[in-house]
Amino acid sequence: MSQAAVFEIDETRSTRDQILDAGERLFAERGYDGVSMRDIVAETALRNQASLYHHFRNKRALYEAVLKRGLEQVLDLMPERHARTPEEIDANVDHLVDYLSGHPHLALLIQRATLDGSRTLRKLLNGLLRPLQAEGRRSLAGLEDVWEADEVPHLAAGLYLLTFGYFANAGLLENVVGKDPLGPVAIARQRRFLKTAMSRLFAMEPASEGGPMSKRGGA
Amino acid sequence: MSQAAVFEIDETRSTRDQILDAGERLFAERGYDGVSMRDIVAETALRNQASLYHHFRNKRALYEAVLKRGLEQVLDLMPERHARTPEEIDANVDHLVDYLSGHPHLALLIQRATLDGSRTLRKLLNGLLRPLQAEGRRSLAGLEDVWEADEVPHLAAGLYLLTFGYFANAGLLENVVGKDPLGPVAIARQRRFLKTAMSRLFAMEPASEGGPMSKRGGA
Amino acid sequence: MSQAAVFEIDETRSTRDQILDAGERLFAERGYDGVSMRDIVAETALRNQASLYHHFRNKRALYEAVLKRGLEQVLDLMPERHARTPEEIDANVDHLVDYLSGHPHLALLIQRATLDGSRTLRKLLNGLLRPLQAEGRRSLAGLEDVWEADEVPHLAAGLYLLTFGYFANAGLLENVVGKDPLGPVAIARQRRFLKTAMSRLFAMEPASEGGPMSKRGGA
Amino acid sequence: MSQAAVFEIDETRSTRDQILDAGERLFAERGYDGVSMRDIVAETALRNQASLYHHFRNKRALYEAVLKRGLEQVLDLMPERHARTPEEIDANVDHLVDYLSGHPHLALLIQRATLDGSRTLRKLLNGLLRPLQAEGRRSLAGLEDVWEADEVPHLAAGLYLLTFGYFANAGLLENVVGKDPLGPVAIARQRRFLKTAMSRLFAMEPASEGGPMSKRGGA
DNA sequence: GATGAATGAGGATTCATTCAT
DNA sequence: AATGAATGAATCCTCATTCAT
Repeated sequence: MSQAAVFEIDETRSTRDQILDAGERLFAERGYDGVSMRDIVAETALRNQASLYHHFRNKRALYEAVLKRGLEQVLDLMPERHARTPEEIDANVDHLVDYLSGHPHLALLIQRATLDGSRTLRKLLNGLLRPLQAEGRRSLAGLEDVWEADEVPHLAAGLYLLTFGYFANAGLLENVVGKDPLGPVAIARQRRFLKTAMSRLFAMEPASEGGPMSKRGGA
Repeated sequence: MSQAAVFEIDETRSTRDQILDAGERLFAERGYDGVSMRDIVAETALRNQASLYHHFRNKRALYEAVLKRGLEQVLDLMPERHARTPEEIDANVDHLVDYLSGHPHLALLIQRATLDGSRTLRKLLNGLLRPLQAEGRRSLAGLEDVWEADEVPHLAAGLYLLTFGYFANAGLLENVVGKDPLGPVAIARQRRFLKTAMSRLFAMEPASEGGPMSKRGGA
Repeated sequence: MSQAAVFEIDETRSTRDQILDAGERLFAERGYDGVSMRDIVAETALRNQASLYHHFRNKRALYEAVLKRGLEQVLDLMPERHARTPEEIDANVDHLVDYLSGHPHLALLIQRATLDGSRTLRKLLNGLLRPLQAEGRRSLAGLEDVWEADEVPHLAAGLYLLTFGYFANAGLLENVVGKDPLGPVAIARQRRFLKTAMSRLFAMEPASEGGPMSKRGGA
Repeated sequence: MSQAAVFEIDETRSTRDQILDAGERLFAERGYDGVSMRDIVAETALRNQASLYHHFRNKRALYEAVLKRGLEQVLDLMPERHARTPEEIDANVDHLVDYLSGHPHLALLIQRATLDGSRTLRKLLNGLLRPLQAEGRRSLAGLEDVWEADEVPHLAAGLYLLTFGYFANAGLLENVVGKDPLGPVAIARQRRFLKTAMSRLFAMEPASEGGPMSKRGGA
């Protein structure tokens, strides 16, 4: 999609990392069942499938290592606390969009794992969510006069979908959003859209940013 | 995931429909590469893989027929014109949520096709989008003082993600949203969330619906 | 090879003949195992494989009917008695070459059956050979001072190979004999070659035919 | 046909050679489409079809390797220069007949490839023929007062048919030539026949060889 | 006669994995 | 740590044939 079909194998990376890199790219593009061990070896300096098994117990273990590495990147991305000002929202959005547009496989990989109901994903997410949830209840507290308490998880899911969904679905969005949804122009638009959308969902005034500000601001 | 593993084969349906039904369920659950022709036959009154090929040229053709049928259901679901009042928004949301929660494979199937960059999906969507876009530009006209013109496609994508994404990702949302994201309680909450979210994104007052109304309505 | 890949189905012929025609062409080109019932139906006005079984018990029976029909044509071709004069040789050669070049499948079909050790071929040939052999021994009698008696069957085989082999191997002979081994020029040359070769093998003076006659006639 | 159905697997040969040997035998006997990968494995020390693919990319590649190896043997067989004396003819005939009767698959394999219009065969033959043709034109020069120049390729084809055809068609010749066309008696007769035939076609006196010499030598 | 549908067996090929070197 | 070879199970699909209409 947004990746050149032919790419260089970076032989300076450790074999293990080469495998993980290849796996990330391929699993993201084609899903677990769409990738064979042979495919992975082919994008590696290795010449034999048997060699893979020196680094990972089996295909599943390799996949989960890929997924784990991907999720850890994403978790590091998460804002530590709920944004309270428009400027904080914008900063969070910028951070996420910057990273995801620079790592186009990531959103895909995770989206696929989600659809597959990956246990790994769930476990990893649980470990991640439990602390977040405690903090989350507090941090989303500022929203109490905007959202009902029981809607907050749905809002959280919605924010995730809005942010990651754009990148995961970039392939299709060509038709909707214009030529290259991962090109700088479309990314800038999406960034703008996200900021406005979030400020609306949080019922804040958006941080001024050049747009026809006067128009903004609700009914 | 959300389907019982054991289910009845409805022998009253035409063979072709039995195949399409089985395909829809399986492709949605496991993706194209995760489903074998054997799997599909097994959920059919047929006793032999060869029989499949009497109805569909090959696996791909079967998949595309499944996808086409699924997409046509979704297209019929689409509101004919842009909602102009909070009541219209709510009606649209109800319509979508009713249908999707009653057809849990649908969102998954389409989401998977999206990730795979399915040509079929793209073609079908193009045929669908072209008329919608003309109408869309007009119908979204009321939004001109809420969103910039070039943001409108991103908004459209966002609305799609919010609506379909919930169902497509239901498997994962267990962790976030509570025990059964497709149970009536969670669905009702999601419905409420969507209505509020949309009215906010469209910068309208939400239709009154029993919620703590006074709280709602901007910073 | 020398047949257009696309050809018309002659719907005026009886269904049975259509099948035999298609079978002859296909079995000649690809051999028994290389042709499927489906292939045959496709070159017929029929639309269903099941229909074939109304005309022939099974694939083998169809093949043998094709082979039988082909062999009967060939048998009719055989000179009734051994040529005794150069003119008779030439007439026999002309007759054979005329027919075979007009029916390019025939030699191929029979050659294939030979290689397969077809029982049918053998049976048919036996029925054919027994009378011929009696007559043959007499008719070849004139050769007694040219060939040993026990060599005569080898000579007969050789004559068959020279005559039919050219047509059966036409595909390859392109490389040896020039552009189109079944075109009029090459056929004329082959005709000339055969006449000379036979007269030499029978140790006769060739019938004069324009060639640099004076040269001819042995060491 | 001419091979015992049960035979020993020579486990001392390399796996690759075992496969090639089995392929040669089977492809010669039944043709490309008549042989399955399973059949080939069965005549090998291998226990699994998958193992074949470690040695050959696919069935076609295996077949072509078999054919190539076979053709190379045949090419090595070809006399280096045109025979100029009866003794040379006889030596060439003996050489060919010795080899072909010792390798009964070879003629069959090549004959089948010819009928199939095998590209591989054509390519290999081209590479082989080009040098031969240059040399050929010179070496056949002695024939100039026996054959017209444009007949020489047809003569060459004819000699090939006479020589190889006997072995390729051995199965059928039972009916014509006597019980076992590959047995020593019939082979000796064919050898004698070929020598005489060739000397006649080349318009030479045959080398004396015990036959009723006085009889020989033209009308 | 002709056809659509069904079927068991078998076609080539690929899968993830293991083992000896 | 890496590789070539091997393997059982599974992949998609085609085969010839049959049966009810």
